[in-house]
Amino acid sequence: MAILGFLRDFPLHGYDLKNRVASLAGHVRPVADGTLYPTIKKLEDAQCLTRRTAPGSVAAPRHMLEITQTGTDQLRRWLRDPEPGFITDDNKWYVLLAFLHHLENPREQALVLTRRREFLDQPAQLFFDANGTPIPPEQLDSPFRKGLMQIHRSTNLTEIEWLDRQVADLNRKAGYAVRQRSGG
Amino acid sequence: MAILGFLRDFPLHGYDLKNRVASLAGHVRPVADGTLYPTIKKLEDAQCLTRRTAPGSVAAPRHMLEITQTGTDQLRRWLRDPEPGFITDDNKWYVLLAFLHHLENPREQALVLTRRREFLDQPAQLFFDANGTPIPPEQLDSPFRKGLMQIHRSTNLTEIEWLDRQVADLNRKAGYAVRQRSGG
DNA sequence: TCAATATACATCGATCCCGAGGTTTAAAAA
DNA sequence: TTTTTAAACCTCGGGATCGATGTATATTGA
Repeated sequence: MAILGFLRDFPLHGYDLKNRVASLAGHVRPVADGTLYPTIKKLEDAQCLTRRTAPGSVAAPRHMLEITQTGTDQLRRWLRDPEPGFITDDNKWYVLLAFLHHLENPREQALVLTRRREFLDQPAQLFFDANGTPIPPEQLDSPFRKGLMQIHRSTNLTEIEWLDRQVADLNRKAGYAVRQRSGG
Repeated sequence: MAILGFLRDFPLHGYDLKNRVASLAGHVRPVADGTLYPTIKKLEDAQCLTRRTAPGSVAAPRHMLEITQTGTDQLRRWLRDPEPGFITDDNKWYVLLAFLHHLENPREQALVLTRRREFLDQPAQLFFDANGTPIPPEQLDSPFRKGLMQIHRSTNLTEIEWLDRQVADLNRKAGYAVRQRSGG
């Protein structure tokens, strides 16, 4: 998703792509060569991108990659109907968010944000005693577990507030677009 | 790490472990059977845990798992000197944090928190233009990328504050322990 | 009585991903 | 001039993980 998402902005070569993905997921981990290049090849085989060789600006020749219509469609499908992991895994979610603007319909964007919003609404029960009863944060012995739950709650609230503002914005935009189309 | 970490609290059977790991990493993804059971077997082969069959409370018999001294040592090694991914990947970091109290030396705990603190100090450059120049958040076109960077900054600050408080606490504790031992 | 459900464990093939190694090219440094 | 460094790409082996599938057992409910 990140490959097609970045290529949607402008054509890039593999090495550049690698650095951008690593920076985006920077606080996660860089992507390995052994992951990136086979994935590029797979996307090429699937006609999601085209490749043309260009002289390297400083060294070896590079393969400039360009997204195709098929690739754009694929990207939009991934964004419009993301797999569960992209909603529930913070790392994946942030990657999705970085390219959500490529889904051009504000109503569709709002739908994705709403899925995340609903997920964040679920109360987080992280730790349980020997009987399986959830332990509330203030009863935890470990200060690290306490902090973990505090941080989790606080960052969730921050994101929820942002999500609500965005969804409201997008709905206004979608409503406005409808009124425009229907001549209102 | 999560398996041994949970078993360090009290003995558990595989099914229970599965649910606890899924809840801990709840906002990430549940662990698959095909991952959990082979891992348990590997840990058993490595003498990190022992297994004894007990009648199932409601259904099929269960294998109660208990951590061994070898397992405890292994867990502590992982916690004391975590692989880079455990510092830089939020998901992994939170798992580590959930078990850091099993590293009983406050000085060692503080060292791990400091590694995370140093990592969070690095300024996050997430997006670049076609030339490779970093784009500041206020110049981003996509509201989603803007929000991404805002949320990232805000949650980082929250965690940094907490880390600083903890490290200060732990250092006081460590200092106190030294004074105790030296009869001061 | 029979099916459905939840508990509890296990295996297997496919796939994902990493990391190590290796190649080519051009610029910079020695 | 030779070596080193950095850009740029690629492959291969192996380990981690998933998802599908299968087994056994006890409870619930139709």
